[in-house]
Amino acid sequence: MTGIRAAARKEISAEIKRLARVQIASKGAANLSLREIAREMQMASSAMYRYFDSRDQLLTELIVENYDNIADSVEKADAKCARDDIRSRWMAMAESLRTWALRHPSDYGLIFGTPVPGYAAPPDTVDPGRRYTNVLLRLLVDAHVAGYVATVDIPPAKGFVKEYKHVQSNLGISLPDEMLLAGLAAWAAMFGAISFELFGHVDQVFVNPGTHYSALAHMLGEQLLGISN
Amino acid sequence: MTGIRAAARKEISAEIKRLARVQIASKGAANLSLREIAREMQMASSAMYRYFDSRDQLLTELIVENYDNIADSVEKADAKCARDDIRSRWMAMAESLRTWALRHPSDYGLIFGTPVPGYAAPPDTVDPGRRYTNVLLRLLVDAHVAGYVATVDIPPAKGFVKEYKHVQSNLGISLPDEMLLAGLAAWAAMFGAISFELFGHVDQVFVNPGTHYSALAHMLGEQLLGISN
DNA sequence: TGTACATCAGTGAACGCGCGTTCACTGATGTAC
DNA sequence: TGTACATCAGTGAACGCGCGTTCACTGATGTAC
Repeated sequence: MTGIRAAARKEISAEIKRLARVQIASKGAANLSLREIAREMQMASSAMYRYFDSRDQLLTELIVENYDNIADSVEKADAKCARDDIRSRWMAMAESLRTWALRHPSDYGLIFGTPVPGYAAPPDTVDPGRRYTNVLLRLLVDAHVAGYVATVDIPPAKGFVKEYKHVQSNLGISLPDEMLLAGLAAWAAMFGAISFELFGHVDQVFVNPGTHYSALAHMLGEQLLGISN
Repeated sequence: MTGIRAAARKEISAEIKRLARVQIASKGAANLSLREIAREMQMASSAMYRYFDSRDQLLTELIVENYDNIADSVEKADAKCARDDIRSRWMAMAESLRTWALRHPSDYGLIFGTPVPGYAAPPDTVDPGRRYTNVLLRLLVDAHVAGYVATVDIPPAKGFVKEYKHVQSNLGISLPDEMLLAGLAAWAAMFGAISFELFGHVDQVFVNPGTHYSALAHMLGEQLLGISN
């Protein structure tokens, strides 16, 4: 039976991470302290090194988990809708983003706020960091295939077409420039709105930020799916 | 002559702030250290307290300066355009935001990133924090007065009209809901795009983020100023 | 099933650092008469 | 213009903390025969 140790290991790792999240929420990722976690767990500080190679590795694992959690949340919201009901899928995705962020504000901050100083995100964080964007990309592709055309203006700028060819190949998709621009704009608007709200920049502006956010999401959806053939 | 001391005071204060910015850029605001600044200036750490009451007060002054700087930059860009050339003003403002952010990435991070843990922004930071938004608000009002109508969809939601009445009174302006929604959406999209770029979330997406950003700004402007009477 | 050995969790001391802030003090600059 | 006094910049020691990481070690769990 290898179970007892393995189970204990999992439990203790989880508890370390839990306490780390509490600490990050109250004092910020930059002040995450292994010694303080150890103190709270009534263990020697050196014991932490049986579970994580270093403070940075703990941070990395938390970041990866956060990316996974937000992706799970967005995917679940999307999956609840009929595949061909693009508008509902859009709204579900938009709302799930904000809901997740409000429920886990410091987790959101850890991945979308100022990068932790001196911490270089290792390559392990890149793939999980893509998962949540794939939900949007799939939605855009489905919308395009279903005949929707985004109602936005393509700029007359020189480099634009070329740049957007790069973007498509980088993202591994093929879409009309209008749809791509509208999608990226909507993406930026939602995260911008959520960051403003979470980081306290609109406290004196909105009474119910959620009402504004829903209106924003609705508007972005209409713009994305404006014309359907 | 009271000049010598006063001049020295100004110079030394400025040098402290300069070194503080360098430190924040390399190690993050959370790790800003008065002792390290003192070391670099070859002074006793206690001497810092002749210039700033505390570490937090230094941070506050930096934040206020950043808000002032970004406001100066945006106001200057706006002022270069003919008052009635709303489209140019919009583009100038949009570009100046990103330009400032790219030139002062850590200054941007200090005000728009994750709030510094344990640091409660004092009321002094509220007014300077409003100045840069006023440039946008003035632009929206001018556009409305000039007869522009934003081409966005107002949502059918219940609370929306009421919420937007609050927003107008909070911001001290009077605008059609379409214009307000389009303006807030554009604002969120620009800061979202800039944060994504600065915080490293689109490194694998764009080749020239500036090309995308300009296209985005153009599109947002068209949406904001879509119909003119 | 029982024993010998290897693996692993956890300890506690140590290394070599760091920090913000206070306080009594010195000596130079500035001010009032 | 010269002197007496007040203001202020800067010092250095101290208080009371904090940190990540390493290392040799103990004792329990797990594994192979």
